Amino acid sequence: MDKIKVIYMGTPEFSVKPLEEINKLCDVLLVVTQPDKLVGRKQEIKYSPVKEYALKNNIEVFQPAKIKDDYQRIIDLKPELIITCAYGQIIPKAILDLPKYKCINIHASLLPKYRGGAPIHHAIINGDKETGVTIMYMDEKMDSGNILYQKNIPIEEIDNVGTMFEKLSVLGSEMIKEFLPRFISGDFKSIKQDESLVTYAYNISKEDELISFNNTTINIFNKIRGLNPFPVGYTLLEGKRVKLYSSRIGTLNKGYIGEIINIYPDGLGVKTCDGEIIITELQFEGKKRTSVKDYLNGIQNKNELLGKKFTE
RNA sequence: CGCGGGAUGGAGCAGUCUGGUAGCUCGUCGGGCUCAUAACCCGAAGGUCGUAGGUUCAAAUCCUUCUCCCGCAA
Repeated sequence: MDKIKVIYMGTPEFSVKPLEEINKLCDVLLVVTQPDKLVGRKQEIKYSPVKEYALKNNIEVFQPAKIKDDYQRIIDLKPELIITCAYGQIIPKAILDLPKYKCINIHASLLPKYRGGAPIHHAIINGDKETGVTIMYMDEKMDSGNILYQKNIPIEEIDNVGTMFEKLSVLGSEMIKEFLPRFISGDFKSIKQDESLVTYAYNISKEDELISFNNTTINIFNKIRGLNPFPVGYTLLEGKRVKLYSSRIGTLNKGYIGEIINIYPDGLGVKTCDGEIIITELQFEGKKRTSVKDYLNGIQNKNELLGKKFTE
């Protein structure tokens, strides 16, 4: 039996593993990904991870600035199925019904929860105990199509966005492997999403990255790991910007909110509105990311840190 | 030329302004103490001070070049 003709649309690292599986099972005619971006201080051209994979595997790449207006190439290739996964643009209605097997999407949440661009971040920031991957049909709206297949996975306390990205990416590729052959043979029924349970996970904004200590310890703990390793939350210590990478929950309860109330061998205890959060990994302006243990090694008089305050 | 910070033993830093035998905390290795230890005590190894050049009797330190790293902004 001939492999079916697929067009894959995706952009970040997360989308690469599912593409690997699809590339084994299907004939990938084309990979659609976001345009190359100039990145960093030197404004170097950076290819998306999906583009890197496509180039290595001799798959054609298409990078429309606005797929809304520029999709004739997709129509011309006559795909039998279009699969998207964190592509980053809304797919125009005109191609949704084009392929024989329609358009399906791989989304990193348990839909209808967390429709939108940052489902993994929001699941962790909200302190959820589990999340998952959903494969569903696409329709005109964002992540609102009927659900075909869904699997969940626990979020452990030690997890952050990085570890969950990895786990969910693996889960997504495993699901695709199981799903596609049966889907093509017509073995899957779709279920409508329950609109009353819909929540949204919008992309993280600059304001979201600011971590305030005027919050509960558990919320701060979840926010720090929910922004690590990207985009990383920050706060200010005496006017200097400090990125916070990881923390653990403390037990002290004294001092003013945002004040450094204790110094541990591996962390800085900071007063929150209901207790203490212990910062264990951070990064100052112009410095590299370091553990607080290393940071403290470079400080002659550690006690001078006590009483300093993190501000917003 | 978008703005700014930085490069010193394996890690994090001080020393640079006011040139003159390279230092601190930690780690590593060896020894000791201890029922025991991530704790404590003693000792050791480990650095062409990012690169290239200049000034000087003498440069981590002053001048110039280049490279790399990082924060912001895009």
